Amino acid sequence: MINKKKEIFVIIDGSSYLYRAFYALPHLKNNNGSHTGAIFGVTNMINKLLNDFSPKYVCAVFDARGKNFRHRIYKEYKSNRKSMPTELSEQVEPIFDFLKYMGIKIIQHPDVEADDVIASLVNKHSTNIQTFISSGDKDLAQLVNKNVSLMNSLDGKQLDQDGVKKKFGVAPNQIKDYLTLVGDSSDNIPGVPKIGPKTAVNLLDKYLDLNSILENIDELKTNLRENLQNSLTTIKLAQELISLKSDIDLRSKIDDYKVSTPNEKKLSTFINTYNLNKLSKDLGIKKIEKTNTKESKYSIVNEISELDKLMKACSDKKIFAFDTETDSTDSIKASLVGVSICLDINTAFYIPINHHKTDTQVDLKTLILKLQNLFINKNITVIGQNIKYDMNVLYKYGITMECKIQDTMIMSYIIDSSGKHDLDSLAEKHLNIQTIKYEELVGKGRKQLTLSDLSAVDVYKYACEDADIAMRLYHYFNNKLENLNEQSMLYKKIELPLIKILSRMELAGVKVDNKKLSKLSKYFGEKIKELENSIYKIVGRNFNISSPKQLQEIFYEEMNLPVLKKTPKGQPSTSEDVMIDLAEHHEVPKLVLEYRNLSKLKNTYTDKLGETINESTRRLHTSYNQTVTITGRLSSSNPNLQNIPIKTKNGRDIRKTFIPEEGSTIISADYSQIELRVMAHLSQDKTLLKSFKNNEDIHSVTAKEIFSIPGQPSDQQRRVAKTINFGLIYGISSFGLAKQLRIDNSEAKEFIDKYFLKYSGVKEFMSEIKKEAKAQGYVKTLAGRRIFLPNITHSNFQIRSAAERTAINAPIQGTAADILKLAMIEIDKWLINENDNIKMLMQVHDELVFEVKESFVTEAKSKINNLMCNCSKLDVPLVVDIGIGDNWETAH
DNA sequence: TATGTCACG
DNA sequence: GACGTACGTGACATAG
Repeated sequence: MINKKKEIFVIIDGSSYLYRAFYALPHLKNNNGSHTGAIFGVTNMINKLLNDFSPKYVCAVFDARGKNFRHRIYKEYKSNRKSMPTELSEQVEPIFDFLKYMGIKIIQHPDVEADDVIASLVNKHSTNIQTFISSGDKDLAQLVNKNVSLMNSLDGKQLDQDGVKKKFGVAPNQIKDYLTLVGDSSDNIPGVPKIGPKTAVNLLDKYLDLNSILENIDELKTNLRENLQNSLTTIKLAQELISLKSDIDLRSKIDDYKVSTPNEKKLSTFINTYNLNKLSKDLGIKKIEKTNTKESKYSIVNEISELDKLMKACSDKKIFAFDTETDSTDSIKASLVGVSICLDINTAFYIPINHHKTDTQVDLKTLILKLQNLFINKNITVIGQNIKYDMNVLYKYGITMECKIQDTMIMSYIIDSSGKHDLDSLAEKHLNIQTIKYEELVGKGRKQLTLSDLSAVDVYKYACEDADIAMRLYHYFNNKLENLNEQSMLYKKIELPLIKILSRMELAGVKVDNKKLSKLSKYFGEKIKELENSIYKIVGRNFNISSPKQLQEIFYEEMNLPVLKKTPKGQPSTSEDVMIDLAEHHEVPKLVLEYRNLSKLKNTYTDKLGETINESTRRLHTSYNQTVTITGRLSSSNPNLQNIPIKTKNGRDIRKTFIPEEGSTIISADYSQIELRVMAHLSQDKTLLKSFKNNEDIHSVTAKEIFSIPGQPSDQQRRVAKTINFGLIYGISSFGLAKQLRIDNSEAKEFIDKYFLKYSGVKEFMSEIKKEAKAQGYVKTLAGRRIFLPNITHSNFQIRSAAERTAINAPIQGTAADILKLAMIEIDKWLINENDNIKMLMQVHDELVFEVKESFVTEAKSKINNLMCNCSKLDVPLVVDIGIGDNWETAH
């Protein structure tokens, strides 16, 4: 019974709680699809605990990440345990947050286990305080004494000294010896052979402790005696492992564990995020209102005097959030409809400029002059969500942002590159605010309006909210980044400077020869028609060759070709690699391949690129997305200029339509083998380092190594080596390599084994990086970019394996991306002063494309080469191939 | 809107 | 011993 007069100290065995809640409850999910079962369980268990005991002191103890001293003593320790399933590990952080919000202190101590910390806490604090250990782990029964009880975390049953004796047959202080004799299969600790619970209890009952048993070993029956005598080393080891370390210096006073006042606001957000209705009721905390418009002060600025006041406030304040409203998602085409500004959280202004239905709005020219004036000031900072978009829009009006910038979208990406980074998602995720959605205003589909069709009164809340949210997110992320030194540098030194560079590239655009594109379209069209006719003739009827479904019927039902591969949905596949094999059986697959090849080129490129040319600039403008890939690469869209064909003759003809302006030349500069060089640097493999330092042909060297030949490898051997080298970067498997090379699985395996034998540094690197990913939950690039891999401990083999391959690939691909970005920054610093002599137009992962005045080509070539080779220092040289030409194809 | 396919690094 | 199988993108056509 609880002695009400005494103060109560409750020690929560957090690690035990996690597992118990996780396995005891069904796999619940919240609205977003995150797992919440353990969160639900643990939060309710803790809440019940607090209600039942009203303890003055509480703390929650968790195992620290990584190995502890027991693993050093015995490397098999807990080796039978699987690592924590992802479905659970993703719930750990939220549970920590909950404890913090409840005012409960969390203890994690490196190199020891939670049990040791609990033993030390009991040892230090329980002499005068009634203490309860809440856990599901029976081992902790050894800590029970007159002041300390063990409590089952699920049913609340308590074990005092008598209870322990009743349950285990031995007293608390005998538990240690009991476990030593019996062993502990769950921790993979061996016991003495033939001694089970019964024998152990009998022995301890008679001799009280293990030492006395051993001292009187001669009194025992022969079998028992021999077993004990043969197990002396095991016993010693088990004793060491089972004993709890109770003298850890926790540097704390009991007052440190005093429960502090719960943070109701945070709890409310927490309850909302994880749909914890029961907890909400139990704690008496209401779910918070989703919109914040009640307290916010949003207003329209439509008079010059007010605008002047606002502009003055902006330059006085020196930092504010800014957002443009326009009539198009294409920043190059877009016209301004209005702008919004937020100076302080909750206070924002909307300046309408082009609402057809609004009669009072300030004059466009006036606003532009004032904005020009504001943004030219290098002392102010403008915060935006995807500010590159606003930059591009304003450029058309002659406004350039000379000021400092901040971008919340990119901050979010730097902190965690996976997931969404749009304003609405960020507001919901981090601020728990449901924003007004764009589609709620303008509708969707065919009848969608543009913002200029609406009145300023209809738009201002939405617009002001965008700026307000950007401001809030900025503070939120800024706070987070303060604790992330490397990531802050990455943001400040790489991603932020890159914004303006990408903006300039997008605005510059690239010239394409539209006439030539049309000619190609026509030519491809004729070829396609011919192929169609041939196919119809052989098959005997007309059908849609572009339909995989109809093609399946023809191939596998009518022609009875063998099914070599299935799609993820279980349909027989008609993909390229399958059809290459099928082409041996029949001529139709070959024709279909040609048909597909040409349709792809026509539909995606020759027909489409011409339509995308901007009417006023007569050039093609892509958008570079800085927050899409998980590895740190850029991506390009509308149109995608990073996948312009190059591999086939027809494809190269398309590339030839990318041309320079009259009097200029295209320069293309691409890094040679950048990913393999990065792998050499990261792995420090001696052979790889040497090859690159001596500027050898890397694939030939690999061929020589794996085929053990002294001289030049054959083309075939070099091809195999090249495929292996690429495979390595992707986290090679023998199956994948076999498929790629069209060879036997066993043969592929031999190649890989041979490779790792010769390149042991690479092998080492791969296992180390996987280990690192498991230990930390993320991997890192050279510039400190983090790539989180939540699935690295997933219980499903397939999912886990995929994460392991990403763990290998991401640092390589990501580091290469870092290097490209650095090169762009260095090059931009130089070319910004060269006016119209040179423009950077495109980035294609390992290649930069420039448009250069003919008179400037020689100088530009050497400067570009220089800057790209020296922008980043690896332990191998960076090599750049530079070409010039009157189109992109010849320059490459 | 999901699926299959294919263009690039 | 068996899981199924190379990493990262964007855009198109089809089909429900």
